[in-house]
Amino acid sequence: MKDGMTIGDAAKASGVNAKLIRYYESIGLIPEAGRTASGYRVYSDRDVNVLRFVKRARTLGFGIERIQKLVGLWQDRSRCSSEVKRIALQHIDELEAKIAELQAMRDTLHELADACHGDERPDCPILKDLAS
Amino acid sequence: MKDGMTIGDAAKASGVNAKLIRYYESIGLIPEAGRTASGYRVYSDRDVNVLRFVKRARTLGFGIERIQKLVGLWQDRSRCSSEVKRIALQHIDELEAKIAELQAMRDTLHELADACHGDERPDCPILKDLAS
DNA sequence: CCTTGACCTTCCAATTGCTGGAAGCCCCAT
DNA sequence: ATGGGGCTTCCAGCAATTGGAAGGTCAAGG
Repeated sequence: MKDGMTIGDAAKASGVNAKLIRYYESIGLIPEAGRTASGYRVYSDRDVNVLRFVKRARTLGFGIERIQKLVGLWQDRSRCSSEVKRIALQHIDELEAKIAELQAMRDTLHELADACHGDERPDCPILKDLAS
Repeated sequence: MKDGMTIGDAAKASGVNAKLIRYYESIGLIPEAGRTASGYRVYSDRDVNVLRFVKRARTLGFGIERIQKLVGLWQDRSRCSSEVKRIALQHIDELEAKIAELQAMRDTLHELADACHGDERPDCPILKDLAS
């Protein structure tokens, strides 16, 4: 089992669902896996490392397209770290924007919920706001 | 034009795209609009108010299903404000969870980016982390 | 040897909330 | 009557999965 796992083994080893591995292949995020004579996909330890990289990047919220670039840079020994950092900073900006958006929602809702009695009476500032 | 706008007018009046109004109708979020003899949808000021309510609720991040409940409660004069508040608090919880998740991503990335020189050299803590 | 069950394969559909396009009808003004 | 808008429907796609169905394969046990 040193080299040449099935997709199930690669899934266990990488933490990426077998179904998801096939999907990543289908969209070109990872290269097409080799096949056995009977058509089973075959994975090496190196492939598993790529899958782990992808999984970690997804955990950090990177989109597929950006992960593709990151994998490319990762495997390019002559890369500039500035290129990687640029992508990371861009992603941070997007995260900040999303966080701010969600916080604004939360803050507004929090105020409305605070003003709402939350009892059996129909009077409700939350609905009043939504209807405004 | 006091009562009986076309979908385009209702879109302008409510701020909800005509396309989106049709979509909302198709998924049952709003009731089916009346029709002219030639098949055009007809909207009243009351319909526009519902659309505005929906739009505001979307702005606060509520999902369609929950908006459906909120619209129902809004139009139910014998509602309990507690019911509305419950939905709002539930949504706040989900927002908090999402915010925390995104903040964790941002914080990790921020640390990594800080540690990254961002120059022409290939050495990169960001990639190192992703590959770990 | 054959069956059983766990794996693998492909393809198709749903999720969430829209957004766009194509084809075709309708309405009003010129 | 002709042009241009706006209206109608349906179909398809976005992101990133997840699920299911139908079928092939492999290893073990009876």
